[in-house]
Amino acid sequence: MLTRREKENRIMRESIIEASKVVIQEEGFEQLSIRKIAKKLDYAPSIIYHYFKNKDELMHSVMQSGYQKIVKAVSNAYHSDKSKGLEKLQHMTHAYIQAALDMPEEFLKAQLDQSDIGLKHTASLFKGAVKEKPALQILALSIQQIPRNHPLDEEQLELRAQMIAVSTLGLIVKLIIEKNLTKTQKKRLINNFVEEILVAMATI
Amino acid sequence: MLTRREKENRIMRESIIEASKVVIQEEGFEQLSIRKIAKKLDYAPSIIYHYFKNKDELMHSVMQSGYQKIVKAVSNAYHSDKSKGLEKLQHMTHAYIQAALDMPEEFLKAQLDQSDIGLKHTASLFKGAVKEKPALQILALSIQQIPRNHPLDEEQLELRAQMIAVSTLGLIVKLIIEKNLTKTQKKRLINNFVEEILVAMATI
Amino acid sequence: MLTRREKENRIMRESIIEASKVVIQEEGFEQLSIRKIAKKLDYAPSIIYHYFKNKDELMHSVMQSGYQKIVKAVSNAYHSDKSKGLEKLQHMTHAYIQAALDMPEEFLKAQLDQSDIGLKHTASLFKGAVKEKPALQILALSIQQIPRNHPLDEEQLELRAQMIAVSTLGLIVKLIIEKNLTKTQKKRLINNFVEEILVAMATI
Amino acid sequence: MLTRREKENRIMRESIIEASKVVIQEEGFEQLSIRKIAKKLDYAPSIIYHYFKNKDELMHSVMQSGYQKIVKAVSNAYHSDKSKGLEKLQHMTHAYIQAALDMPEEFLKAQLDQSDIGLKHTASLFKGAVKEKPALQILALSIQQIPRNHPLDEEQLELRAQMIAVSTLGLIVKLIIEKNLTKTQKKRLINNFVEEILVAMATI
DNA sequence: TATGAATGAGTGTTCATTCAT
DNA sequence: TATGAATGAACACTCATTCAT
Repeated sequence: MLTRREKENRIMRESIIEASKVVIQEEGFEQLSIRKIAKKLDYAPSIIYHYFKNKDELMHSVMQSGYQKIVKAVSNAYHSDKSKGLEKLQHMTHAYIQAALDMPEEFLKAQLDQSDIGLKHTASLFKGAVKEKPALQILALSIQQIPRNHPLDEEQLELRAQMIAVSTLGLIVKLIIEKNLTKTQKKRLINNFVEEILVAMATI
Repeated sequence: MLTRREKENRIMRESIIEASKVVIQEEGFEQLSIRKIAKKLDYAPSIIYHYFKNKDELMHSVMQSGYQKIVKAVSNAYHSDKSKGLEKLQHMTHAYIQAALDMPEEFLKAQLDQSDIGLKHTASLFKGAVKEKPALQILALSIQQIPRNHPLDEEQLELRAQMIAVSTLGLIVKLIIEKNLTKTQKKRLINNFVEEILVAMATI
Repeated sequence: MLTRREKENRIMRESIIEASKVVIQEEGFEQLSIRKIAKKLDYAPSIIYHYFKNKDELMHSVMQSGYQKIVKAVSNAYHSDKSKGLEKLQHMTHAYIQAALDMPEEFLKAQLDQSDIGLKHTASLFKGAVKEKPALQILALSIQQIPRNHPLDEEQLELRAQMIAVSTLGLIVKLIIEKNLTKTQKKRLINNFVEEILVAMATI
Repeated sequence: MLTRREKENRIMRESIIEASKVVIQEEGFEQLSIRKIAKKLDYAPSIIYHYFKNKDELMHSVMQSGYQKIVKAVSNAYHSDKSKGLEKLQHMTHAYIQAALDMPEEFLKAQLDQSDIGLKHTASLFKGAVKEKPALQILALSIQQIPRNHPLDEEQLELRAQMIAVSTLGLIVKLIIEKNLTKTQKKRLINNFVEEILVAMATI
């Protein structure tokens, strides 16, 4: 049970996080400043220190909030999509890329954060990651469901899932960073990835 | 022929660039400042403007210096390696990954920098990039030399090179970020990428 | 109605402006800097940005504050003085010269400032200036009220007002610059200007 | 007799002064810097300190050099012009205004300089100035030569010369400061001054 | 005579943070 | 709960000047 105080407190925290995201989308992560967040909210900068110890804590909260959105998007795609096998994997990958591109700066910072706390969420290359990381597990499951001449053993399956994950991440990261690409070119790249590369990686 | 003066000038420029790299490794690209570089060198900040017009020019030089290391590594691999076709591509990719992992922070910051000046060096997904970017060109050449049932047209070739580039980048980025991975696991991942994924992407 | 906050804010703004004027008197307009103002007030430089958006806005305010003193003096003379025609113009000119000599350095710097921001206040020679510049308008009005054989058309009137303005300015400037003149000599010069030269310019 | 050394020294001094004037005309007096002068001459900044003790001495020399040009121009006009009386005064005034506008920034600084050394050249309002100041003397002479109903006594003559001098200075100063005036408007103002105002002042 | 290296003080400005109210 | 005043450190950059060579 939350007291009214605690509820209001939570609401305020969320609105600060939301304002931060707006600033990040508008000006990029490096340009984020307490002043700008406060201005966006029409508050004085100092009030933010009531809800967050300092800038670091605020930024950490912003990142967590972003990470959860992505996980939700992929998970949704997996459970709602009715296609099967390779096609399903393609749909999921599309959904993942799209979700990431919808919150580019946030995604980037979350995925590239090197702090221990950040890595707790994003680490996925260690041995046994498939069992610990829901997102990777879903990916492995999808790969497994694709018919294949020589089926993959457990270790090969994990490696394959990890490879697909890093490749997809590489594409997304570059799509975000190279912000001057035309929409057409972006689509061409994504399509080529999903239709050619992903297929090659998943079926070989 | 260089006069003594010119030599000293060059040496000073290099030492400024080196100091910049140290700051970058220690604090990240965004935290790089003229003051910090000067402090590192035990010089007054203003002297840096003797050797570089402004911060932009300095940063440009820092990046080029880092970028060239990578290019050189890949280029060396391309020209010295006596294998052919797929095997050659695999050797090159190994060399690239190795070179990147030898200067992890610098590589990361350079590749993920979103400034215009940074993008000048790293942008590679735009249409026609193969013709402008030497590294991508070498990659495309290598792909082209691999025997294939249905040869790739120019556009497909560029896309393929770009896909391999982003995938490899994705792997490297994650290998750097997830700094707690064991050496064995790193090797396993790299080998899997080069022997399975790269092969799949290059031959399909 | 002003809240206490607003009042204090205003007071601070004014004290910053006053400090600016002191710096200007001591070191000249070009030497005015945010830091010097802050030092004079025993504040940190950054606080000034609480009260003025930037240096330009501050300088604008400083100038307006000085300029208004002059305008007020002349305007007062115009409205309170009960004499008419030429005599009234003479009284006004006297008031103007006096007001200027009461704040010599400030007047000089303001009138001789070549920055765009300075010119916004002092420019008076462009065509149509009479309509835009209150002080010049009052001057033109006064001239117009002097009986004359051949009345001046609009263009001639403006030119006449401008000529009287520049001549008066020339006198004031020299009176300020030649700071070793005796009081007697100053008076003699001013009287001669107002009684002979001004009359000649206004009546011909 | 000058040694070769002294001659070369003089030449270098002059070329530094000339370069300074170019910078002043291009960017204004406040923007004058040792660096910029050196760049203009393709020399290193430090060499300037061989020929001038410091920036102040250099600036002083620049001003003096400018002042002399003006005196020469007016003096030339007086001695070469063959018209008489009012007309001659008008020609001289035109020549003076023109000479000043040909070196605007320099003129301004020289005429408005408040240093004792500057005032030695430009002071002209003290009692008896006509006898000490060649330029003022020429002016007084010209005024005297204009036919007049009630001739001016000595004191009145000096005052009249001084009044004309300050008025003309006022016009010139404003013409220089208001740098956005059109050529047409400038001409209109100058003509009005010479043809109406000057006449009024000189003949009344 | 002339250079380039170097300094230290200065510029306007932005920022995270603290604190009394 | 929320404010605005205030600070001190940092930023990139420019300048006059000195000095060893």
